[in-house]
Amino acid sequence: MSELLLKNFRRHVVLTTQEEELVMLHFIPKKYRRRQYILQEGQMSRTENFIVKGLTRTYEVDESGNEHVISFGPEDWWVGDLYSFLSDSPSAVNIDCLEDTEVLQLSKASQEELFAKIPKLERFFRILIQNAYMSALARITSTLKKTAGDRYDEFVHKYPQIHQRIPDRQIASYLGVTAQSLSRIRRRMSTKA
Amino acid sequence: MSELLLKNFRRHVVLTTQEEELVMLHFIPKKYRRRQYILQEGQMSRTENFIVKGLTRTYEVDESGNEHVISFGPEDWWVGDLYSFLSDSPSAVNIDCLEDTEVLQLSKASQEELFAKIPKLERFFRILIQNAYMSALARITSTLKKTAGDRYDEFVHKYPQIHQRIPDRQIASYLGVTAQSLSRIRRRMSTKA
DNA sequence: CGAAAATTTGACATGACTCAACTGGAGTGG
DNA sequence: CCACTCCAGTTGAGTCATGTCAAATTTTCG
Repeated sequence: MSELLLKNFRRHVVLTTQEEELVMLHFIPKKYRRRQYILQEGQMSRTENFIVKGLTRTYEVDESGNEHVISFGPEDWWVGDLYSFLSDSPSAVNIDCLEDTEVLQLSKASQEELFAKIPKLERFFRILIQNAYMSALARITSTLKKTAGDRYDEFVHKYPQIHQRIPDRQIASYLGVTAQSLSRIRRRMSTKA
Repeated sequence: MSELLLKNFRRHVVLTTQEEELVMLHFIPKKYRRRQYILQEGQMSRTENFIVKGLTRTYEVDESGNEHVISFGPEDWWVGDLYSFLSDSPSAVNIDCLEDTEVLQLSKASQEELFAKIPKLERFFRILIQNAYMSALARITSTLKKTAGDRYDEFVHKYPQIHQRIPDRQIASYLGVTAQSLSRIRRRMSTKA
């Protein structure tokens, strides 16, 4: 369980055994069922959430009521609404579970306490945001440069294990096209490629 | 000149006069002409660039040779290719100037020296990236939720001073549509709104 | 001024969306 | 085991928006 989280930390920072124990004390394990919300629009995002098991989906709803998937969160990923978390303002996003999901939650107070006691953790979270930022930029340029079909391919090859667990309609939403369009795109690609 | 940079720092961090002087010593002023490149695809991005005056444009070129604008950089903004800067790999982006532009450049070595001498600067750059990340996320959701016309409106209202200085064809590229489409969108909007 | 770039417009093809119906599989309850 | 429902996925037909190619016009820049 918690070993996965420690491994995640060790990617960017070296912690002593005592420090690791202190870190773990601040994370609260929580279980969610398939279809259950971790965060709903209008709520405050008061925790950073590390996914131990399962799969989440972060999405927003537009004026017409259509859902738009912002990201997926499989095991070993961090999910949450950073904007709401940092600014203490109500979130505009929903996070729900595509599978039964287990998370480890870190509250803001805990995070600040950990920063005070183990300063190198600030570095860890900085790198986390840095990587998230570069992913976001890569997604923007991918949207500008590539067709929906190419981006579907990209998604499948980038997350080979995960895409099988996500219904195509959710991937379509993530790519910014309708499920019907993606279905037709897939058919065209399977005949040509 | 440098006062603008200090003001930029003061938004997120408090520096003593001595610290401010030390910081300024590490920034190298540089001037570029309109149409001149600050960074070209394939080069290493070895500096963080603070724009003192002028306007830059960061873009990538796809396989068909089409340019796709990733971002604009007016006065008081930071531009560069973070990925190349951090990973010491050749950049995929081009940065050129839409106007004669003056920048203050911070090399990686200088940045690290400053981090060592003034640790709170790490905090400053973390916040910079945090904000950039949230902007990138906002752009992604905007692309998913809104039409090109709405995003044009959004752009114009978000950057009222700047959009007048940017040719519409560049804004079209930033929005992910052709210049012709944006022209038609604008016409439709001016008659309806 | 003269050249280059930006914008607009037209005509046409293409691609995506919408609405709707149908298929097939997973899960449920009798 | 079967009938039923629910949901994801597919397919069809029609509509609309956008891209492409091309040309005319206006603006900007050297």
